[in-house]
Amino acid sequence: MSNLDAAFSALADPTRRAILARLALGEATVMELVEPFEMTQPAISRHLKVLEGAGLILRRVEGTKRPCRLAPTAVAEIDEWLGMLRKTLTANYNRLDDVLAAMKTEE
Amino acid sequence: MSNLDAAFSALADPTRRAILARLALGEATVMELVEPFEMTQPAISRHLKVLEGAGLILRRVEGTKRPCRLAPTAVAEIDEWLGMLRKTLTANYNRLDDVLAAMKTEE
DNA sequence: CAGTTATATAACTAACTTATTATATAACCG
DNA sequence: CGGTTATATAATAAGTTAGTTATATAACTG
Repeated sequence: MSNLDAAFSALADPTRRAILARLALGEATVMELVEPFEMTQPAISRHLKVLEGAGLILRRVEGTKRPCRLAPTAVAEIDEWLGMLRKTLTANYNRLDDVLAAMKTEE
Repeated sequence: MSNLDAAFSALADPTRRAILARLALGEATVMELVEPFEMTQPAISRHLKVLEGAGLILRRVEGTKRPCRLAPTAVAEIDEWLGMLRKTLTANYNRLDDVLAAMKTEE
């Protein structure tokens, strides 16, 4: 599975996006991440594994705890790929602008 | 399923990303999209349905053909969500810069 | 109109995902 | 040391996905 596969597929799950949103506020342990969800600890542990595998989060070992935080390079690769689409879409918008401009001129 | 669920989950498949990349070059019919892949036409038709459902592509009817193109608003919503992470990650980078700066001062 | 082309849909299968419960491991606390 | 806390792993059930083949539909073409 490519990194992009893993990253996009990790982001496809709302629980995982919520975890990332929580981590955007700062580091959190597994139990801290379990708390806000109506879901068991093993389920969250698995989501964390998926996020880690996708390179979206990092974990430290701190005694019996495993605090998680966002991976600094997380968004870069995704952005790079989206940039390819963005470029075209912007071009399309511009073309649309041209059309609209032409219509205005014709008025 | 939220739009973001659908969008990210559509992007998680490499065939679908390849289709989007192809459409970034311009409109294409279903058979034109089938051609470069080692996959049957029904399989591609399904991928197109997923992409359409996620709001990533649009289709016209043109006689017996159904040309596809990128949806202009495709990337916007995704970007909006990623922006949330980007913000934090930038902040983290800045904090790292601070640390590095501090280390340098101590030398 | 008959045949062909473009596309969609259905039925099915294999593989993967997500959640659960039960259990293991390992560090911490008194 | 013994109990508790934090986390991971395994087994399993349910649901979803992605592909296949076979077939339907509908528009073009001679």
